[in-house]
Amino acid sequence: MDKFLIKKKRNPLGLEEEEKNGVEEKEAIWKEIRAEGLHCDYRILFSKSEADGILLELERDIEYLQGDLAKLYVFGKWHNVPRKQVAYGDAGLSYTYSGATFSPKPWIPVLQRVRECVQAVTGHSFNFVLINRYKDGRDRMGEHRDDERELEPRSPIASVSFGAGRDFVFRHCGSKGHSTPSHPTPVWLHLEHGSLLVMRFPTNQHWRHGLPARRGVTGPRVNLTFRDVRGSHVGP
DNA sequence: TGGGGCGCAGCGCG
DNA sequence: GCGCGCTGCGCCCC
Repeated sequence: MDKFLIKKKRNPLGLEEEEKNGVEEKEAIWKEIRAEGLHCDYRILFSKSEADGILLELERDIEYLQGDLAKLYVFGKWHNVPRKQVAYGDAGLSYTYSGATFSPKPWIPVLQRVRECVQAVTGHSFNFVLINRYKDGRDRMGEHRDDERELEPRSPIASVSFGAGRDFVFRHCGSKGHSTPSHPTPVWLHLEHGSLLVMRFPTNQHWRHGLPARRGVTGPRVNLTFRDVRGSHVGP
């Protein structure tokens, strides 16, 4: 499935005019992001007006976790996460990290629509979406790897962004603490309003990713990361 | 013009 | 997947 995509290079300036609904495979404009063990693809998925509309719906309809459910256990301490989070997905699934377990809320129309677009352009199915809302440039996410034990083996993760553009970094796991010339340098991206980033196997095995603070960013960003979570225990 | 101060950002650590 | 502290750098102002 990793070879599903038809990749075409084009002038990004013509993108909004050429794409009617953002899901035409033949119109796809993918930017390939490659390094040692890093395999990602990036594109604009929604035009500005489409993305504006989706962001409004997300801001209106998404209900984020509050109180203890929004805390995280890291290095022996509980912290409030520096952003808002919630998960939606198929009934019976769950996803855990750093002491926080996400039981998904049922799908709502706006998330179903975005999921269908993502599935159409990637050729992969997703049963779960983790939503992070960064109210401004002070909200952030530290660098981490996603726990692939809870994901379908070798399945990609699709990250869709709405609102303020933010920098995003991949850093090779071996590059912390014991940097040597052989360790790959960090890979920086800018995730734009209406964009899709597909993180493919084996990226998550050797690279951490994070969203650093950016003081100059004043607007909110809502990010949807679609995953295929293992559901072997699902059922009545 | 340049030096110092300040704020932001990168990175290591627990 | 956090927060803190150290450090370096770039920008701004006098």
